[in-house]
Amino acid sequence: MIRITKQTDYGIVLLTHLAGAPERHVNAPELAGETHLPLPMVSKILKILVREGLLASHRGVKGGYSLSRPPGAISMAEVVTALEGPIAITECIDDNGGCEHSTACAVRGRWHRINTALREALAGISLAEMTDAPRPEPKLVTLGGRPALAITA
Amino acid sequence: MIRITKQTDYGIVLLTHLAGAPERHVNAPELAGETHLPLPMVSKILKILVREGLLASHRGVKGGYSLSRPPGAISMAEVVTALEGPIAITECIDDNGGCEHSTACAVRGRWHRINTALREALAGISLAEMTDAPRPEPKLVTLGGRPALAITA
DNA sequence: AGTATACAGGACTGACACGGTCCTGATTCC
DNA sequence: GGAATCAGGACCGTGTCAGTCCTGTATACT
Ligand code: FES
Ligand code: FES
Repeated sequence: MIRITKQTDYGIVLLTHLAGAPERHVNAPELAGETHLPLPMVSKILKILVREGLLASHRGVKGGYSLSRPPGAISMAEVVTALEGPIAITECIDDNGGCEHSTACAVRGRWHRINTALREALAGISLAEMTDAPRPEPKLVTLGGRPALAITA
Repeated sequence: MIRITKQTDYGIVLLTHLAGAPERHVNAPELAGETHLPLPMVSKILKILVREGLLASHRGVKGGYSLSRPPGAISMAEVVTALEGPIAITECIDDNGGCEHSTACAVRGRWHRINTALREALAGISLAEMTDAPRPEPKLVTLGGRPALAITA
């Protein structure tokens, strides 16, 4: 199914929620309550996001978390990378020789086209864009038509 | 890591291999040998691809598999869909109400932007493009630059 | 100073999907 | 008729993921 993990899913929900009211310190239980996500999971994810530099934390009483940067300056690619590691749909990251089949593989090196396509897709969406909900969903289902994507390489 | 399953990985290798010499009937053991993949897995995957209409099979002695269409007319999106089901990076396919958190979820409906971006990326690459290796890899690593992807909706 | 609050960083566990194997039919060519 | 080959399952071990919990450390308030 090419799924992201629930960690990442939750992480994005949390970040999106925080993006709605930046400059506000929120603690873990509060955040869990507002997003209806299990507290331990929320806590775990927040710690990761702090370590990866996407969130700033403040300890002690009245402590909490807040975005380390404005929502517009955080891309989905960063978020996913922080929570899942390098963005690559296949085993063979890049065109290095880390793959066991490398010598005999027909698609060797071809894959990163798809990988970069995905990377760029994620890099093109900022956290802010996940929050603002002005447009009323202009019927965007267009699968099957000519792809609007120009893969440079 | 946002990985595709090995099934799909193998499947693409197999299809790519077949695309190299279309109009040729190849049987499973032969194909497994040429791609250096485990035979039972190859067999399993080939069956799926036949059922999904991407391959044509021919039984009996001198039987085998061949592409059902020219390589240029098969997109990666089809292949992945055949082997993994609907292409969606998240649980909540489309904007239906199939999600448990739907009512309280901040990113509700936002996700399919990313989903469609991925879909279009995969739809834009044909099987033929995975095979022909004329260009010598024009240094395509450009992550970090302005995304070249225009998400229409 | 002392205490309550909240983050930091792990270790730990059950459930489940995935990778891989194998067996029993159906179909075609020689 | 017999051999080769595909068709369609059932089956199982393993690894990863979702989720929990425990111990330590830093901060604010009294
Ligand atoms: S499977 Fe790794 S190089 Fe092809
Ligand atoms: S998690 Fe399903 S709608 Fe948001």
